[in-house]
Amino acid sequence: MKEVSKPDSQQKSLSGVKEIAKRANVSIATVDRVIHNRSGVSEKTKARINKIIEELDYLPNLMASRLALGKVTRLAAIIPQVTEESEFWHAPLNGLKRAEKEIRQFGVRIDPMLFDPSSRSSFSAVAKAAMESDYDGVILAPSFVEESKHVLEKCQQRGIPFVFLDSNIPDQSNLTYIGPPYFQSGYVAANLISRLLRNSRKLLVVNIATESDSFNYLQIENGFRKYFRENSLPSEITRIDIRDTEYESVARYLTYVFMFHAEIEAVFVTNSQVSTVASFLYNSQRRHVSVIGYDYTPENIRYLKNGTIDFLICHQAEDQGYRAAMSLYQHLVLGQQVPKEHFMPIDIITRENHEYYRN
Amino acid sequence: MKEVSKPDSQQKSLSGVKEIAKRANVSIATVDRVIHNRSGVSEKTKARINKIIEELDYLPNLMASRLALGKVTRLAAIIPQVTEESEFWHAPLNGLKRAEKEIRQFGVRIDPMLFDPSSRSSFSAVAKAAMESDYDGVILAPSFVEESKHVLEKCQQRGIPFVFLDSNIPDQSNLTYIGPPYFQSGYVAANLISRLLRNSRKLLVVNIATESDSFNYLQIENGFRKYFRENSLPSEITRIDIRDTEYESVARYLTYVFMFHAEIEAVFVTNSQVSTVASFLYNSQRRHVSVIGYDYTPENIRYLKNGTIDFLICHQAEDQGYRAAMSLYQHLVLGQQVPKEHFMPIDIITRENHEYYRN
DNA sequence: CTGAAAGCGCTTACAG
DNA sequence: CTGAAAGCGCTTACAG
Repeated sequence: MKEVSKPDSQQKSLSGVKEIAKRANVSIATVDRVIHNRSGVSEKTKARINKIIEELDYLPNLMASRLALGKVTRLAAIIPQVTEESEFWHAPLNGLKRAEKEIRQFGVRIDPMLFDPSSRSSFSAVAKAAMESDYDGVILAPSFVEESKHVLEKCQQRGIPFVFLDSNIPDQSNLTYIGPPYFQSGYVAANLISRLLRNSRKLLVVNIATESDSFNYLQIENGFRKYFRENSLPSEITRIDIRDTEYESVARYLTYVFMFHAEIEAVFVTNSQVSTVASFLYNSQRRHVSVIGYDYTPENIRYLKNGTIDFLICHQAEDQGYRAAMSLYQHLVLGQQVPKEHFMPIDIITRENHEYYRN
Repeated sequence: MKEVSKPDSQQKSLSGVKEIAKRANVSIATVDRVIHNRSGVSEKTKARINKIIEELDYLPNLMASRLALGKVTRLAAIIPQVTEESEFWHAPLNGLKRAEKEIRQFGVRIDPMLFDPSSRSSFSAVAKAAMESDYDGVILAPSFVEESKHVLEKCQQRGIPFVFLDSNIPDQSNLTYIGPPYFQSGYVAANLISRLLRNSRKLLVVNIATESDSFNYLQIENGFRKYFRENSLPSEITRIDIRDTEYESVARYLTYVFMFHAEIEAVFVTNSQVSTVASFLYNSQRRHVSVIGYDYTPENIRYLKNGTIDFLICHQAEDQGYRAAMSLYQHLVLGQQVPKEHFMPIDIITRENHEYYRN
């Protein structure tokens, strides 16, 4: 297998393409063609070159490649804007920015395109704008399912890869899903809440959301119920839906519920709106009621710190944004394989450990 | 402020150094000298160039720079080898490998240099070897304090930056510390265990370790005790030290302890040896005793799954290795500022959420 | 104190 | 189907 090296003026092993070119007795242009599977190379030389690439275990120098290409890869991130009720999205946006900082040296740019999460039409408008601007990759929080499918069809047609962030639409040809394992997350919530039940074993599940379609909370609730079923825990679960995030509305609903179910010991809020519920309980002197909810938002942390909220479950929101961007980078720039789903861990945050949590 | 652009043949804005050179009426070599603060430039032109750099908000192209330099940056990672009793180190090693994969395209290489964590002399030998090989940066798990100080003195003399991994030595001129906030971690452990106490409120703290100096467990215990003090919880804390990690020895000790303290309700093991204790409790049919300990090792997960261990506290061991390497990369290659300490989050792992944990 | 020129490894018109 | 040459932005001897 050892080859006899021709007496060369320079013993120094040439680098990548040059070395390959020399060994194959072709020019580096031809080598380049083979490496990138471009047409215009005879099968014979192609095979020869590929064999040498194998032998040399050649990996192209990414820096040199990007430098020569001088190409800019543009990613659109279609996610909710940060408002009082969507504080959650602060973190993924930061993650996207962190990713951009890291990969902009490779010519990757990320444009956040923010929509109003309580408005279907706003989503459509933003998505349309994104499609018109011809991005190389798309990151999408598919809050509105039908509207999302529209966008994604276009992406598919044009061969633009897209990734789902924080919420999934099954059976789409997305590059990957970056987000929580919602079902199991609800299961964890149930386990935590069951640790807090004492006497009546009555608990309340609250879903607070406006317009979005996102069925995350359904999965959460399924996981939640599964836990109680599996462990055959004698508990009474009341469940309410509130289609309004305003404090006044929520308080009205809850007052009503507690009127009829005064013995409720614990409340599970299926999303980041938990601070509104905590606020109600705090204001109405119901300090004995345990509370579990989602996400590391300033308001939630406030009520975690003052003891109203017992546990927050978090899914590393910042990292979700970061990884969504990095997945596209891996795919588009590095040409690497990306796993079809990347589930975030289910983190349990308490008053004691929240200080060191990196959301 | 607007400058009148001279009528140029090419309107195209030149890139980085060239553009600066043109504006300053010097060659790019001079610009390069200024950028890197190398000597041999008159104060006058230096000032002129610096001003232009400011104006242009110039950031050097890292890819081009590394490509031209062709330099390899070598990092030594002096950490414990992975044995049955130091399974923990599997994860940081993986993190180091992940980091290398990411930054080897910038010419960074990482050599793991593994020592036997139960042997002071092994540590010394490995550290010595590392010093002889003249690395550009050092990652160190300072299991043995005095011996570590030796190494670090040499690093300082030669201006080689070093970072502490998983355990800290205060007052050293380390670039950064990557590891858990041990004190607060003990505090969290106390909170968790207090949730598990029922009647006797007697609990046992066990430290199992062989030769290493690492005083992590002292901090952990301090945090642990602080919690009980602060919350004035009426509890009886027994504490034992076992200087041997073998199952037989541990079992002997524990048998003895439980003889005199049969009412112990919960055990807190201050490190990853918790599976040994869990094994003892499991084997001796003490399934009612709650157990808390550290780290996501296969053995620990086994006992978490079968319900013997109630909580594992983990500090993202894989990420610790990754971040240690990335800190040196940021410092040596990117010339960026690195925070003096990077504390890992205190993660609470249960039977319900362990499956999605990324250690 | 300063500059012209070659080179890092890859890519891309362009010419054949 | 193939190659020579220029260029990406930065660095580095070398010469002055």
